[in-house]
Amino acid sequence: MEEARWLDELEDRAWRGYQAMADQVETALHRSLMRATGLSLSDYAVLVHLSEAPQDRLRAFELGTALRWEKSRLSHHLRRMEKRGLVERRSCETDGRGLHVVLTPVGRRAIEEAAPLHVADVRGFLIDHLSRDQLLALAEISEKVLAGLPSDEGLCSD
Amino acid sequence: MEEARWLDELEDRAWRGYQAMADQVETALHRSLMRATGLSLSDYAVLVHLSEAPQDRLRAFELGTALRWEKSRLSHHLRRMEKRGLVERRSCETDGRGLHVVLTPVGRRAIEEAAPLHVADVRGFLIDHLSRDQLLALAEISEKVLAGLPSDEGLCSD
DNA sequence: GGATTCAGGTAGACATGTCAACTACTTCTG
DNA sequence: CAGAAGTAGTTGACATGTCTACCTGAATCC
Repeated sequence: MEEARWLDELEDRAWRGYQAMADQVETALHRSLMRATGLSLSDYAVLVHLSEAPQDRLRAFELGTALRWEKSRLSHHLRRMEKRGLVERRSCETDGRGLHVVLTPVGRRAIEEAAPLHVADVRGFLIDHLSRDQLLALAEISEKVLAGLPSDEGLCSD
Repeated sequence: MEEARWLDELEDRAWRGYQAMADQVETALHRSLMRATGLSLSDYAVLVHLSEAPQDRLRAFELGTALRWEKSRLSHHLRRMEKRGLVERRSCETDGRGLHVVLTPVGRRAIEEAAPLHVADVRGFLIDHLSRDQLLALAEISEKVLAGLPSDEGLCSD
């Protein structure tokens, strides 16, 4: 850790801006969704994946992989969501260890009501402020950064 | 919430990419910093602000405003950091309600050791993957998005 | 065809963050 | 200067997330 290469002016501007944006956009989305629907962003992500899956169900580890969540986080979260009636946990016939996570009618209604609001928020807080060029730049930036990230240890896929 | 305007292909690409990047970059930074130094990103942010302040100290509400944290989050966090010896809480002479938060020598050593590593991580996970054009684009995007965000309720500055 | 190893999930202890209620001090207003 | 309103901060209950240890049921490998 001898000589650190600090950020120059442009790098610093990008980093500070990015940091503030990432933090505040997430906070704004979370609070808005939570107040309007009672769903957290985490709940929302789970419900979206289930609602797009065949027969409204996924194996827990598939869900964990898709969300990039640790398995224990997933387990805790699913237990809490089940208690609220949003999902159901069913044991899996083909694999005795396995678990099917199934969207309930309540869960489906929740996600269908929340989705338009959430998309409007995503537009209002982020997307609609950007030009087509900026959208493209943001997509390319994200893809490049993601490609360079360490391929995670400690997740469901480990 | 009648007819929702969904995201078109480019918007969706930007949004999904952004979301994944924001999530994974933060996670990577947090884990790396935590493992190497025992500091969380929150600890780090507090220490940076204090170390840059005159006389290594700030009024708690100034710190809260700068970090955009709720006052109760700040209060809890400072109590925990004080227990670890990173900061000290001292009552304020000029305002009986007030609190000075002071960086301890231990805290200063912690931030000085952590900073080079953290900057290297910021480079390695984000900045160094981007061209000058992309850095500029990211800065401009952030600034535009931040300008459009609701000016927060519920924070220390309320 | 057991013994070992691995994969899918669960559980508990703990760290962090949010919300609402509360205390104590200041400031404003008449 | 007294009462009202605002500001600074704390506290406790609770939601969420992480880490470690564990259990059970597959796979693998002689």
